[in-house]
Amino acid sequence: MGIREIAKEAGVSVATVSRVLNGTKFVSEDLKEKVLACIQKEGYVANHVARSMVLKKTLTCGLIIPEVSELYHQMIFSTAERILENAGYKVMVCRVKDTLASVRVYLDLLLENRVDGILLMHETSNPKVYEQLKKSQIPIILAGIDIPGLPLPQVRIDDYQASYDGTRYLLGLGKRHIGLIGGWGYSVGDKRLEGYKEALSEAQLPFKPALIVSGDYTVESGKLAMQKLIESGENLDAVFVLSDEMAIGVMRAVKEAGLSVPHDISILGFDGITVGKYLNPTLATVSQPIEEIGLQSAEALLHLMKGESVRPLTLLSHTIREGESVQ
Amino acid sequence: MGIREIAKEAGVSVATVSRVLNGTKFVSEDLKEKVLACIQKEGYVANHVARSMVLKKTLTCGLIIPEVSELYHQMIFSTAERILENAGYKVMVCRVKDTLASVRVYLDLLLENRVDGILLMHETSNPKVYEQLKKSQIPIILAGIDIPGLPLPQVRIDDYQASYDGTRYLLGLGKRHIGLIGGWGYSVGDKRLEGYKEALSEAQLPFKPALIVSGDYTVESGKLAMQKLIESGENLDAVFVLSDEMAIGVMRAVKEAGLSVPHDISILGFDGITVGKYLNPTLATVSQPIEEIGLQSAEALLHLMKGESVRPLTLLSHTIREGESVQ
DNA sequence: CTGAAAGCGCTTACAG
DNA sequence: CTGAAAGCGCTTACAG
Repeated sequence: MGIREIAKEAGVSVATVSRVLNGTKFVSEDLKEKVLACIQKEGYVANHVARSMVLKKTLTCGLIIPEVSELYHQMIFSTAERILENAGYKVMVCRVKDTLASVRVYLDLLLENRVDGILLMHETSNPKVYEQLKKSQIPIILAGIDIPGLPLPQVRIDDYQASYDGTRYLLGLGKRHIGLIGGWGYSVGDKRLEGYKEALSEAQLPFKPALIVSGDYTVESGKLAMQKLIESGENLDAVFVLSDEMAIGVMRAVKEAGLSVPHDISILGFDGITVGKYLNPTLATVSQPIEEIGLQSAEALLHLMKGESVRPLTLLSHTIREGESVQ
Repeated sequence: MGIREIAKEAGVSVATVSRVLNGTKFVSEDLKEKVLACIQKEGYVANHVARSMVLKKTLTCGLIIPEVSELYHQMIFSTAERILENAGYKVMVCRVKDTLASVRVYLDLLLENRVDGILLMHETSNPKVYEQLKKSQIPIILAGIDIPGLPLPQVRIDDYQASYDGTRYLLGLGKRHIGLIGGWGYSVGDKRLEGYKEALSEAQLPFKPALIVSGDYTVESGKLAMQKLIESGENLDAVFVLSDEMAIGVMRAVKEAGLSVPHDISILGFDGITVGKYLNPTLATVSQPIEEIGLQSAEALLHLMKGESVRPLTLLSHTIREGESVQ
């Protein structure tokens, strides 16, 4: 049941059917009606695969999203998907576990399927992938991340500054023994570590490696990291946790250790996911403009796909969201 | 840069290139090597759009997922996507806001794009959509939901029984004034309401409409519903909340009202999302085998797409997960 | 084992 | 305003 059958039944050419289907050219009312009637009657559904082939565009975007900080990424994804969809694009999702090889696999997948553009939310440290990315002419936007050395447009906050500000916020509250829980080896995490160090150093406070614990941005890893920190016996009056999801685990660990947030220890998160406002205590956090990141990165991708150029870096501003978890 | 160019460059026919690309037939070693070398050299990427057209299958599945109970649906989605992807399928995601029309729009979209199958996680009450669904021969699995009157294979729990068991659990703890927060108008919610009623009735307890408040399965709606319940001044010793996400909002509302969970009021959630275990207090809940739902529904879809038949109903079992939110 | 050719279901210059 | 025909980039009987 293709356009040909519809054409035959309506007594017109396939060109005419195509035209009424797409509104690409004027078709006289009576022919249009006949065609529409046949389409209705036969329950004809246009084949966008065939159309994509001749048009050389699929109206589909690829989204590469890591399987961590789900709540945070999910929110960017939702917003971006909405924008893209309103613009007539479908979305193909690739959720990536954190292995170097996999991003490449997904990239190949998306390329083979001729997506019109890609929203990349997952950093990779595999230089081979970079090569491929540089070569391919496909529009790509980095959302929320930075890949140093890859000249692709980015929409994100200034992670160094945000972390610096977060640390200063805790210092301003009189905290002097600030633990840090995060994940290293990615530009985002590493920048945040630097911001933390800088703020400490400015405050003439020593940087104590024992106060730095790594997690993988899951709730459970936050809990484990905090347990480690507590067991270390280090003096601690606050912990800066580089994702709200980990912070949830951190607060649980504090509770299970018989301590109280914020009485015994203040907790400052990072990201600003919705659920933070509903926790007990509510989570203070360095809040990213998550929806704005989703929106702007999707719009940038839309521009790129239209052949327009976009600024290489869109820096959005973070805020400190207060909450009961610090005092 | 198509298969034709590669063929010319390697001095073979397009058929041969296609064969080495897909391994569909034996090709002599030397030809294979030549072809592979050219592919490598030219950075050729196969065009799956063209391939889909001739094969009449896209190796793509559609996922229709509601924009509520994100944490719950997200978990089904993750699992299902992993299974599907391992089987070589791509996933096209459609997130649906709760309007009657929209499911139809997405269904059309997926049909136009010739996905090989659909995982439907969103109920609709629009009978027109049902008609279309019945007519289309495309494999569809309902994951976590029931659409009465639509003979499509389902993978889910027994919501009536689960709600009944949850209510009995609270009754067993000595609760006699059990509020209920949920969303009605969908088979899942309505069944849970029935289970609650049945358990009360068995316990010779009156059903009090004033204790029933509706929410839309978002955190915020849970909070609002609980505020309403508290303001109503009704006697209340427990609240059964029909989604963990709403329960998070509920616990917040209790806290803000100056009351304590579980001392003043016990809270029992529904779903069993991961984060519930990390809340303070940890959330007791009627736990669905979420990953199992994702896994089994994806596998069922895989079977359907292979032309095999699947059982009309796969009923998975729920459990009561204990937590500090009840006493 | 390999190739020439038809065909998948559309869109769109090009004529009329 | 409408139609005949070429072509998008593949796969796969069908011959050889």
